[in-house]
Order: sequence, then C-alpha cells, then structure tokens
Amino acid sequence: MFSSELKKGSTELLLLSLLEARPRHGYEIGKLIEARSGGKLQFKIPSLYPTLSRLEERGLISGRWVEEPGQRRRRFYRLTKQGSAALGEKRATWHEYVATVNLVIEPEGA
Amino acid sequence: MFSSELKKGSTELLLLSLLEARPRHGYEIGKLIEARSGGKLQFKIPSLYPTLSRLEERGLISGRWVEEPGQRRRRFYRLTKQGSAALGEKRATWHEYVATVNLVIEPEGA
DNA sequence: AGTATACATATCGTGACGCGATATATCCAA
DNA sequence: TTGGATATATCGCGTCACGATATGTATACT
Repeated sequence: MFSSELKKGSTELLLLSLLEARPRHGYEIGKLIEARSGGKLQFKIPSLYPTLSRLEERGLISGRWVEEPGQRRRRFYRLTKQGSAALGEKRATWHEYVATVNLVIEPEGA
Repeated sequence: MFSSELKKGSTELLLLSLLEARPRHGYEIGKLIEARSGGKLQFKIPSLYPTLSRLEERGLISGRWVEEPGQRRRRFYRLTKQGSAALGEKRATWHEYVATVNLVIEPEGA
C-alpha cells in the first residue's frame, strides 16, 4: 500500500510503540501493525527481525526466548527504560515532522 | 533537525508542492523549504539536483535554462500536467500514511 | 585590490534500511 | 498428506538523502 521509502523513517517508532503495552514477539508485531491499520500498513515480517536486532543492540528493547509446550520457540521483546524514553522522543519528532511537512506542502493560499 | 531516513519518503512531495504555484530553480526550492518550515526542515541543496533530474526524467516536471544578465544561468522547473496529477496523489497518500501511522502508534487507551 | 559570502549547479561514493527471495521448522485442519 | 498459519533467520538488492568536492558568478565588505 505505501512505498518502502515512505515507511523508512517510521518503522522503529511503530515497533517501539507496539511494545509499550506489553512484550511481544516479532511475528505478533507484524500482524498487529496490519490489524491496527485495517490492512493498510503491512510489512514483510522477515524484514522486521533485523530492525528488532538493531533496537536490541542499542538497548532500546530486550529480548528473551520463551518456549511453551505445543508452540515453537518465540523471542519476546520488552521495552527497556531507555527504549521508553526513546519512544517518547520518536513520537514527538514524528508529530513535529508531520506538522512541518504539512506546512511546506500546503497549497498556496490554503 | 530531522533524520534523513524520515525525510526519504517525502522529498519528492515537497519539491512538487513548491513548483505548484510557479516555476522555480533548485536553489530557490531548497531555500524555500527552509524558510517555510521556519528553519526546521533543511536539505543539503546539492542533494536536491538528482531528485529534480529524476522527476524530470519521469515527466513530472520540465526544466529550462534561463540566462539573465548579471546572473549565472539557472534551471527553472515547472510542474507538468502529469506532475500535477502525481502531486495530488502524493499529497493524498501522505495524509493517509500519516493517519495510518498515528493509528498504530497511539498509546494504548488513548 | 583582495577576500569573504551568497548564489547556483553538478557529480561521486557512502550508509541506512525495507524488500524480495529463500530456508527452516512446528502445529493444525481439511 | 497436503496446505496454510505460525515463527525466526539471512542474504543480496535498490533507492535515496547525505557528505564531500568541484566549479563558477555576483555582491559586499575591508
């Protein structure tokens, strides 16, 4: 639906946002983005894993393997304290960016 | 101010928008983005030229050299009919994308 | 006269990152 | 038993703003 270029700046914000309420694993995050957006916003789920790894490397999220009977092993990520702070900043930056772009692109005399 | 990743999807939209009112040259567009955004949104002006070339290749804008006495030659771009249509679509897509992301990232229970 | 600054365009290599493809593996339903 | 949903991992690719660099003109200050 939306070009990958458009998505580029906001993927991390999306992932962090969805980990705010509770820990989730990669696949679940991918499906949740699709569900919450009414199918409009979709990611190739395999492409989320490198992003999750990156966020973990930077200490914004922390993952642990969970094995439950009758389920294959899943890696649940939770938001760290740093991640929570980063999320706040990213949300603010996002809203400011949107407002700024809107200011520039609005038709003359609008 | 804003990360280059965030800007990636919306640069073309910005350029096309600023050519809507009247033809402009690259340097002028760069300065206008900065001015209209109150300095918040800036591009390295040299990085705009490849984007303008790309838009011209695709037939969305059309450039012509203008030489005036006492001024170095400047290339003025105007929006083509196709460019005008593309601008409309890009604006709509942008607003829809923003609304969709906002839907997904809003804090639980907000 | 010399020098800095704004104006104006061009090109090249780099880095970031979502995509597409592919691989692997488990569980459940038809 | 075959297909689809679940679940994670990796690799190469394409796109595009950036940074650096280059070139050249006009204006203003010293």
